[in-house]
Amino acid sequence: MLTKAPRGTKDILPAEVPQWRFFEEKAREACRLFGYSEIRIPMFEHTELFLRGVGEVTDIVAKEMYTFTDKGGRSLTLRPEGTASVARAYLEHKMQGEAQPVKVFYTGPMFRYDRPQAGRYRQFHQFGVEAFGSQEPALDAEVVMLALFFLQSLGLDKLTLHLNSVGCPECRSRYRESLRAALRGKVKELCPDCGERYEKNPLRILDCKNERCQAVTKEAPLLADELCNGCREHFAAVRAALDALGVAYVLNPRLVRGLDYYTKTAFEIMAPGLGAQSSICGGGRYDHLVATIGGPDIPGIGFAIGIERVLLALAAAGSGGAEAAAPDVFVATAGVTPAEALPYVMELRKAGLAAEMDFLNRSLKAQLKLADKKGIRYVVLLGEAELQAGQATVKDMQSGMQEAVSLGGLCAYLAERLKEEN
RNA sequence: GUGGAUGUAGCUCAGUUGGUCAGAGCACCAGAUUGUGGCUCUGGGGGUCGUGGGUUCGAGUCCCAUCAUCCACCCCA
Repeated sequence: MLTKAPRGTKDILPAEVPQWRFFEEKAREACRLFGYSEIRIPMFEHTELFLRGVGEVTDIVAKEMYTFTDKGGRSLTLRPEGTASVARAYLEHKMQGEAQPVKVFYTGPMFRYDRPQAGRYRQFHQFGVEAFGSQEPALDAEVVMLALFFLQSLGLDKLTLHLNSVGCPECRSRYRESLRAALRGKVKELCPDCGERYEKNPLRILDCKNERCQAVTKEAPLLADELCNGCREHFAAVRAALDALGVAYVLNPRLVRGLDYYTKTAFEIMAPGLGAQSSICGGGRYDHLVATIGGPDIPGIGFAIGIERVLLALAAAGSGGAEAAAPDVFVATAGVTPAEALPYVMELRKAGLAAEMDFLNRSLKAQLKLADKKGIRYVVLLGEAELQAGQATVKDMQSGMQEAVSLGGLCAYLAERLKEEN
């Protein structure tokens, strides 16, 4: 146990960090272009925030939260998602007083007590954006575009965008009843899960994968046909905006998001190669979330992208990804101790060169092997003979050529050679 | 939370119906070249066979439990 990370968690090892940095750089760049600023929110919040914000009947809240009591007796919860926290921060810092919309993004770990599976972890990471203070359909389109623009900038194509409108509280509750009415006599034909959903959240019956359930709901009314005028117009405007941008999407009237706060626009982006976890991005509008947690009725829209899943999708797409840059120089020694070599290594570093050396008293041969394995282009050989002559031998590992350089001019010489390289 | 598969060196895997079964390749270290890498050859270190019980004269090899991973469901990123 001591030597194993807890279930559903994992180390991100040095070899994979370049890919994470690649992801984060592209995310920052996309957000800069779209005008979203970074916000850093706490890793845990008052449990109440998620109960109210995400919704008590959602699976996330009902069975997946990491909740604990701190020494002051407070009930706290490791954040299972970011939107509720950002809404809280918006309220707490009175951002309704700033120029609207307020557009922010975040990245970081989220925690859900799920059963782990490929592309699903108990501690996973999300990159998300939120925009508060506007109901403008063009903003919905911008948010969708940001997600697509970013994912494409990573090199992902073959993405599928699913789009739907889940309406507002008024038309949704009206629809909920007409759906219940339509299914009234058929509840027994549904799977056990859907039997429960019939009572608690009948909309979810629509995207049940069970074939029998799908057959039963085939003739059921669709929310898209029962939206109120406001929601219908909004949805039409969002689609028109996306059409004008030339974005391809699938209208999926059965797309129902699992969090209570969603209203109107709901969307999801899928990528191939991830098995059952094909959803890499989920988002939508949440026009009453801020009001739900006790603030003014301020609309918002956002999305969250699962970093692990995107990285898996990139690997599946054969997009090799980034590699760590090799150091510039390896200082090898012969008849000189590591302690004696270190000052010379430091000189190189002070001159801005990434310099490595051996700390295991390896033979010269082994040191060259090491330098080769690390992909280092230049080796500086410090031997007794060189030091006596006030020189070092510089070897170019690519050509095999070597040259004597005076110790005083070493940094300048190497800097020059490295500059030629690129 | 439900169902199924898997778990042998750092990695990928062999290991017959339980009796030299603790192995191979790659990786790592060293030598062949008393101060020089990438190829080749030789040698070496490393595993309580996930863990804990049980059956047996004897168990990676059978049984049970447990943990973990993977797949599907649930749900979601």
